[in-house]
Amino acid sequence: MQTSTGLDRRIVRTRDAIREALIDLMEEKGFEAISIKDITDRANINRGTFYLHYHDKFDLLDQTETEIIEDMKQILIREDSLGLEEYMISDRPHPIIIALFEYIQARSRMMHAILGLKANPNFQGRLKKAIESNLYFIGFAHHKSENDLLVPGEYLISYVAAAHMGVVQAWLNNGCRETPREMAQILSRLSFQGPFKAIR
Amino acid sequence: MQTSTGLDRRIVRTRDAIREALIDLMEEKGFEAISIKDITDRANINRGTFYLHYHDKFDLLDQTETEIIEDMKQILIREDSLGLEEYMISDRPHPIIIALFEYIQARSRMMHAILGLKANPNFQGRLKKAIESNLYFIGFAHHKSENDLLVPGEYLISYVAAAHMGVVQAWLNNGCRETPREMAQILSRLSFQGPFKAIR
DNA sequence: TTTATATACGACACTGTGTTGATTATTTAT
DNA sequence: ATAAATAATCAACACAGTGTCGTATATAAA
Repeated sequence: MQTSTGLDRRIVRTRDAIREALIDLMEEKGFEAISIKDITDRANINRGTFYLHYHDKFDLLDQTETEIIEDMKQILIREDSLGLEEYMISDRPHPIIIALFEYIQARSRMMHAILGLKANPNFQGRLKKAIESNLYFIGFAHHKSENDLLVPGEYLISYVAAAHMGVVQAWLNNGCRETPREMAQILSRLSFQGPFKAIR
Repeated sequence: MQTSTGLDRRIVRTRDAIREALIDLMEEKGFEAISIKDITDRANINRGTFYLHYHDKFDLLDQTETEIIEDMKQILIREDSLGLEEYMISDRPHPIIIALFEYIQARSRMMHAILGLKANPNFQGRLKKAIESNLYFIGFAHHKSENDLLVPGEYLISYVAAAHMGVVQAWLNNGCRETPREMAQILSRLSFQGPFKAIR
């Protein structure tokens, strides 16, 4: 029956190999150009074996993405957040943002493949949604009525969510040269003080 | 006799039909799921005819994207721009931004298809690059040395470019309810005053 | 009209897909 | 160590989509 770890080791090995192959190939030729045979050749498994684990390549990508999103949600919960005003006044970056950058750095190859120009835009949309709902959660434009806002809350949220994702993408493209703390610092300053204020 | 366009009318009709079909299908099932037969069925042309105009569906998308990018560059040139400081002080949106929103609205179906979640991420990257190089051009983080900046100029640019694209996407998802001027106003406030300042 | 050429049509070889049944290899549990 | 369970392999299948022909037809431009 099942072992204490839950999964047959053959399954773990195969899925790991498939995932690694997917990352490689996404960086090389982009998701759309990948065939199942590409994946199974690279992973050194039989083509039919792929279908024992995933319905098609979209299913594979989807499961991979879901795991990442879930990981990130865990980070948001673990670091018991908030204290937004403190961090707004001080020039210190928020620990949650640091933790997220650390997570991204630890899986930078995967994140670059999945967020980059050759990726499937699906994940970008899912991640942006996750960021947006978190911004709502911490009350970013929530407890204020629309009248108190200089712009519609909806666009405020979209602006910040997209901006943060853009900075993450730029960081990944640069090979993650800055530390997670430095990146969190950069994001904090840009959002708290405003991009144009960041010039002088 | 009317050769002002230089193109046989059959060619124009066919390419228009192909392009319309592409937009329809991208909204329906996403670029990746589209087959040539899907396009030619929808466009009511023979499948072979497609290959008289485009090498494959990527070529079709690429040409379409290029035209849009070129159009936008023309707008950036036409409106002889700048006067950045004026608009920074006053609460008036910049005419270039208004013109760009007007262009997007006039082709909202196409833009939504090409910028949306089911699109190919390629265009998003190209447009972001165009925005970035324009930000460099207007001296957004250019004539200042890195020491004068609160954050690396590179990330400042990425932040603003991605943020603006995110707002455009949100606007398209909402069906372009706000006017181009209103949207330009929103973007100006968010970038000049900073997203967090936009709360109170 | 005449001429040029864009499009339609059917056929071709080719690649990739998703599935199946039988066989082999490996892991887990006893 | 051994038996039972099951994951992986392999070959084969029908099917869909691709890109490219040659030839015939339709339509635009002169």
